[in-house]
Amino acid sequence: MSDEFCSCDIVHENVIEMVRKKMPQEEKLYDLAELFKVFGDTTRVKIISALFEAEMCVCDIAELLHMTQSAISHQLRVLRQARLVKHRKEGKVVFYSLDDEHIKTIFNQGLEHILEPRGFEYAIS
Amino acid sequence: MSDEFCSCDIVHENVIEMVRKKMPQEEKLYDLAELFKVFGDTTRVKIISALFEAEMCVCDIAELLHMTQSAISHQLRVLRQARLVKHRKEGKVVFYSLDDEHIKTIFNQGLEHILEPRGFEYAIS
DNA sequence: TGCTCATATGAACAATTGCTCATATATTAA
DNA sequence: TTAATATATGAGCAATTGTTCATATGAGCA
Repeated sequence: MSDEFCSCDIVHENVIEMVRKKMPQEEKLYDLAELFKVFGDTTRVKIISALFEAEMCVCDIAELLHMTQSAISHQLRVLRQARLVKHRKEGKVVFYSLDDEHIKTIFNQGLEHILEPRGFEYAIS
Repeated sequence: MSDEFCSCDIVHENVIEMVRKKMPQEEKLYDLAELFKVFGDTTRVKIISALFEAEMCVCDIAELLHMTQSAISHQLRVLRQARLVKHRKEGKVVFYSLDDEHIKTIFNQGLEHILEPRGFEYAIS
């Protein structure tokens, strides 16, 4: 109980210790959150969703999403840094495509969660 | 080409149209981003990761993560609203546990992406 | 009833983020 | 080289977000 992070008395020490031992390293969980943060933006989700269908150049994506070339370019940078997309240069044009097999699974599972029938018990009892 | 969202001339109309037809509805992509936004925070990732191992009360989670009861409670609310955790009341104590089969798959795929060997081509060409 | 404990929640503040605007870089063509 | 085009990028700003602090709710107990 040592340090006081909680005003409560009922701390199940055994559970806490067991969980602490089994949990992944802090660094990995941080990286995982960073990855999901990349997926957590509508524009980036749309870009990824588009690249599932075809390789596209920056200009095409901008036109498709009715957004600025600059805005798209900035977001593509984020996706590149997360190693989620790769690029191919052809003259002045840069074509982007997906660079990871896991994205599809993650997206599909996410969509399945969304499509699940909603219960009626939202609030806490 | 109609509206100008991009200063470029080289727009591959056929690709854009094909992709536009195949992409999921805008609303679903929005919801998907909202879901990933929930995963995109270290504290919430840690909470979920802990709940993979055992059902826990608010106080235990706070102690485990060395964080305030208030901070944990706020984040649990976000997880509840996303229908990712469920709760069970036992007297004054509220126990939380995971409420979705897809989370595990999403997490595992995310971890696999992170563990992939990194290439050395970060910057653009 | 009144007290205590476990949890929930509202307000406020600092930090982060996505877009815009202006500009830089790189490639092709004249 | 100069001009034009496709993309990248830095600064700045508005909007969002996670935490803290104070307080509310609600259940068990004296």
